Amino acid sequence: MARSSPPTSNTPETFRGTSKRERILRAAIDVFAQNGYFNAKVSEIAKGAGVADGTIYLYFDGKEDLLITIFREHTRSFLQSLQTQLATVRGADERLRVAIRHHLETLGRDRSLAVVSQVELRHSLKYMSLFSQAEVADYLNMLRDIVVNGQSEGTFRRNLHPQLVAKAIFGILDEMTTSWILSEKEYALTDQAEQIADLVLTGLL
Amino acid sequence: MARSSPPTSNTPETFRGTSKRERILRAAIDVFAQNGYFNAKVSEIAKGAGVADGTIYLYFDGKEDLLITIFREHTRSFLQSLQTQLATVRGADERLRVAIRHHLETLGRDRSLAVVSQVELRHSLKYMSLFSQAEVADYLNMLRDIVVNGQSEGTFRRNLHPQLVAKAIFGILDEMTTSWILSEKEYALTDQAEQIADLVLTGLL
Amino acid sequence: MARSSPPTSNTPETFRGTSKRERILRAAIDVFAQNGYFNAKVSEIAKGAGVADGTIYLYFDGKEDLLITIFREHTRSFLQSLQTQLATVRGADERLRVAIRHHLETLGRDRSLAVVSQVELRHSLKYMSLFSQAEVADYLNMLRDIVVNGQSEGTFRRNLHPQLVAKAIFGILDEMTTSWILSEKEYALTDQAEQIADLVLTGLL
Amino acid sequence: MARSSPPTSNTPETFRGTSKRERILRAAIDVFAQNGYFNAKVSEIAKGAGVADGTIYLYFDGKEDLLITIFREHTRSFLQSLQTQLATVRGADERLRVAIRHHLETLGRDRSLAVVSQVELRHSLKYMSLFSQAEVADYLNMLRDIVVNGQSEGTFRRNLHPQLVAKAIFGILDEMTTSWILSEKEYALTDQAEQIADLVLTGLL
DNA sequence: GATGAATGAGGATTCATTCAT
DNA sequence: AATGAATGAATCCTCATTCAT
Repeated sequence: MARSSPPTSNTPETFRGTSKRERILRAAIDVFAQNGYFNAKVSEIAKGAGVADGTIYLYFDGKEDLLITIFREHTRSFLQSLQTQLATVRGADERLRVAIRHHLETLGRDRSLAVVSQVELRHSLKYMSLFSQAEVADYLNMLRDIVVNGQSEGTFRRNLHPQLVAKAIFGILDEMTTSWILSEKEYALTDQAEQIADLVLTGLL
Repeated sequence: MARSSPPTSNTPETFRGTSKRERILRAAIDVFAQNGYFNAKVSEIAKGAGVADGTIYLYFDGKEDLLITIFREHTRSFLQSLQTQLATVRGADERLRVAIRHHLETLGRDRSLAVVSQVELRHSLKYMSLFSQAEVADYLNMLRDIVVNGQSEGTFRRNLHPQLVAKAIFGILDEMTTSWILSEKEYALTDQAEQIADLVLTGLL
Repeated sequence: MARSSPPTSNTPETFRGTSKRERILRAAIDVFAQNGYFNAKVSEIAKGAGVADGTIYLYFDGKEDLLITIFREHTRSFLQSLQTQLATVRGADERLRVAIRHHLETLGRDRSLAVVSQVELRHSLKYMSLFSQAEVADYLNMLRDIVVNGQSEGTFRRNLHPQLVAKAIFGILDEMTTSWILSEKEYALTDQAEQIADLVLTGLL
Repeated sequence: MARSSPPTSNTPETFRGTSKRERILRAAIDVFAQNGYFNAKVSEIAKGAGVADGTIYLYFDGKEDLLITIFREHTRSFLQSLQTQLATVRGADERLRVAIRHHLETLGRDRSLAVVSQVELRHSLKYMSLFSQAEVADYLNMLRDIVVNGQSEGTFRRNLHPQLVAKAIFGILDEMTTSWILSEKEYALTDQAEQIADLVLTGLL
């Protein structure tokens, strides 16, 4: 059932330089962000991608598969680039700053994607479970590892539960992103990276 | 249009000791939590409340009104009890602890309600905007005021933006709640209150 | 089943001087005329009559019975007054003028009633059959008798089928009434009586 | 919004030699005539047309659009054929006979269509207004013009208001048609054409 | 007689998905 | 591979009617 991969085609269909599959995913992100997953019509996505309704089913298993694929692919690429960036940095506190910045930069770059990520992917318990068990867990583990390492190397206090700290950081970043999406003011999400890192590292006192 | 009030009736209908209106709301919370808002059937809610389908429309304007009402009433009561509790406490750090504890206790008490709050109420941008502008904004303001006061009285550092700190705290609590809902392990949400307060107040370093 | 008669009551309930039964019928005429039979709500009629919804069912068998009763009672009274008027007149042509005038006067006096008569009573074949077999048939017979008498007494030509002439006259009056209802101009329906009589009696040539 | 046109298809779908659109309209006429507009179920129409329920919505905007389309298309074609026939005839009286015959022939040919035309299209003031302002007005104008011409050429008396005569003729034809629909006897509607023309032209005297 | 809260049957419409071309 | 016409399941809500008070 779960397909989410292109039909064998070496004819790189182009439409502003992207493959049909890409165009469909992009259109899905935009339509989901615009109308919400449940109110999004497959035919709208097809129109946005410049393909026939039926064509979507050659590349994806259906509406739900679109949402899952969007999530999977973006999270995967997010985690990879995060890993790459972390590999170049020493020191738990600096690594934390990098992670924070990376989160805000990535989501702050594409509002529609952020909307899908912050809103649409969370429309049901089923979805949240699904995601929190896989990719999100990986992300939380990466954050937790930073904390664990910080504690080992003596940079961070040892009396905080690393898993809890990881969730806390994720929660902060998540809320900042959601708040940014909902804000009527235009501002760069990344600008908050330093204050957040400062708060997490030093605390209020 | 928005009704959300009972037909004039002073016959306190009972069914496990609650009015029809209460029973409908309770059933709605459970069904929304179980199936998600979009997949919840009004007829299921009616069955759960032990009333006819049409009866729901005597008390509410429709499915959407149920969701909105659940949110409104619970947030209102949440904010009131928070205010009451804060009134008895001096010291910004202690007030913060109270707020954190109150948040976790309230949501940790009723899993279905927490699911509705964490998941169903966020199923679309429209909803999130709606809510974040009203009651949620009030809540954030209360948190922010604690920070502002803490800074005035010298308890808290002055180089953190209070609004950002408020959002960060909300984000942490929010994530803890969501994580608790999704967890397969059984644990008391409140147990995390101290660690969270500790992190926020003292930081990682 | 078919009730359409008041519950035994000698307490002449008053509301602007009319009995509950009258008020309900009047409200029904107005609401039917305003919204059409199918879109008319029984609760609207009740409100218009100043009674509770359920009260209507003490006097009538239901929504349909209201419509039927309106028709029956008004047609009956119409036919009676027509008979009374005809009794005083001699000469087929003069009797015809009287009938024409009476039709236009009666309907031209109460627009809501006219709307119910011209529009709502004709919303289905079933209704039209029902009515055309009873009261409407009586009316057509009265018109036909005028023609027959006119032919017997030598006033009218004999080579026209009386039944057809009766229907034709009815058709003309009916169309004039409908046209009057739909007209945006304000004019007295009765004003057309002479022209109509002239046309029917003398013809176009 | 108002669609009433086929999805682009040049595959002339056949089912007893007619397109889907035609079959739907035909089924609608029959079902409306059988049960009345309000009691007609869209699913019945679909079944009658041999298509799925949803297919109707590819060709029409809904139940109401079906009724309107039936009216529009049949009236249009009626008016065109009338015009064609009138073009070949001289003399106001003869033209009038042609119009009368055409009206009765057209409706007398298809009982279901006549039922829809005489009954269902008149189920509410709104509809009657709608129709009486457009196509019906055109028809009345054609009849009026015949009268006006007859008066100009000296064939018809000048002391009758042409508009009133037009309405009267329409009323007669309308009533004859309704009466024919409701009649339990089988007879050809057209057979009454001569008597009607005779009455209108010569009058009763 | 009067009330009006409660009932629950009933149906138009949408839209994800299929499949013949 | 691509199309898009066709499908038909699925559900919210209305409102005539009932009946306990």
